Amino acid sequence: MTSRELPKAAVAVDLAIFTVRDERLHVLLVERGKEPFLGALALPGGFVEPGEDLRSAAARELKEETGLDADELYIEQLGSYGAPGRDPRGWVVTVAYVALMPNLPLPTTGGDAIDARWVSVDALLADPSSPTPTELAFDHRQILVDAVERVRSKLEYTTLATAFCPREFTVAELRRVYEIVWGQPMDPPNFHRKVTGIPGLLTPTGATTTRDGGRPAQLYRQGPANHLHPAILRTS
Amino acid sequence: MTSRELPKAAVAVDLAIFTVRDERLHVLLVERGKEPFLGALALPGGFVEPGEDLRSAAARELKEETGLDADELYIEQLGSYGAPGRDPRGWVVTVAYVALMPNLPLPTTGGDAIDARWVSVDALLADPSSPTPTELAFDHRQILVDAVERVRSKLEYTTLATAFCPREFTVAELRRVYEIVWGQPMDPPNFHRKVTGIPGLLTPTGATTTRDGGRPAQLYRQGPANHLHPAILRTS
DNA sequence: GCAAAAGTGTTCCGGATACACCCATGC
DNA sequence: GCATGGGTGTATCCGGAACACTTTTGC
Repeated sequence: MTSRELPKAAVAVDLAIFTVRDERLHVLLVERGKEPFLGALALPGGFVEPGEDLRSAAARELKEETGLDADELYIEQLGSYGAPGRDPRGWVVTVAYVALMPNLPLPTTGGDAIDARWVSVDALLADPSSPTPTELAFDHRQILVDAVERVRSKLEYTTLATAFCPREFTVAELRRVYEIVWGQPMDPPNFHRKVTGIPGLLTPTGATTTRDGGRPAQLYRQGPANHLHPAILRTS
Repeated sequence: MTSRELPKAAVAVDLAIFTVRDERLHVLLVERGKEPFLGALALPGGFVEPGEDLRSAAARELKEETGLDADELYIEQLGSYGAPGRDPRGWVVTVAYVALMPNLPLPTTGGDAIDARWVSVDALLADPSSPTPTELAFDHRQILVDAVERVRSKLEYTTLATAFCPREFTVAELRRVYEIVWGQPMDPPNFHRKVTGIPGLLTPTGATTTRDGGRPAQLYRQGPANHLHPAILRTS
């Protein structure tokens, strides 16, 4: 069998880039500038080039859409979506990636000026029977639902929550990430004891801050650990 | 943009089909009958047809290789692999799936007679510096490594271990699945108490068996639950 | 002083562990 | 009886949940 006999598909990557801002989990969406789904909101993404690794393609799209380098933030493969008819242009298989970043200004807003915006995940995924449910292009709603669940579950047993925090952060700021992503309050004293007791999660800087009011809080950086022992579990 | 302007790749599915037999975790491998990697062992798989869903393609390959229907066993997407050069025929992106099945005879051995065989995962993934490390075609060794880790971790918080068991099984047989997949012994009394206390995991049949010797053991079927509360955690 | 947020102490409880012990079969 | 594996009882330990309380700042 030679390769020219094989049926072939276009291969795309789509990115679900999350951040926490304004006390809500947000995802980065772009307004499509061309058909199909012209004008609709979509996950940023694009086609993979021949000779390009899937992850490299995701990193390239990330750079194009946000100006950020992939090695500056967390990125992982979510899964592939290839249902027939998911793209009216033909057979397109997309590989979805999840990326997490702190609440930074997006550098490209002054550069390539792609019309990318942060959208609240809660608002976006609220009941589809609402008066004006925001429609996403392609099957991006399903990808987003899967991506959100991936992020929520990964907070349980990995140090991923720190990817939402600035380089130096307090325990309370980390706690708010959990509360916002999971949509449930955490007991501050127990959370503090727990995360400061997980080896490798937090590296103390020695500095303190009062930016959140009240008694000065210790500032930490992300520690060397990638997994949580013990895990931080959702009660639900 | 029209679809004929897009660069295109062949899309394949590969299956890591696991079972537990002879006190070892085994994976189903086929001997390749054509180039590339003629004669080498590989995960069963094949190319996706246009208009075919990825999961359907995986189910079709499963049927072709084992004679089993996908709705008879557990199957889930593992991830996609698209590194340049991973297939010497050209640009091929593969979507890997993981499937789990009890230790059944493979129906096709009398039918299409594809040369599929069960291979011990431990032996296959043993140190690559061994005198005769079994080479797998393409990047199937990496896919297998990822698949094994997926299975191991999923046993912790899902009811997946029952997918390795026959339709009716004892608590001890379920325990042996955990011991074999994780490679660590479990305390029989505590394991028994734990799994019989997890709601929805086990449905008693009322029947007993002495097939494992000793006192008759209760026989169970898989219960309605998909997730374990509480989880069964590896100690390592 | 007062409010607010950080952080500590303490109690309670459920689940995990370790292991002694009993049960029901085949031989 | 004896061996074998199934299953129960029980004491202990550890981590999580709840919440009272102290600390340190801004105002």
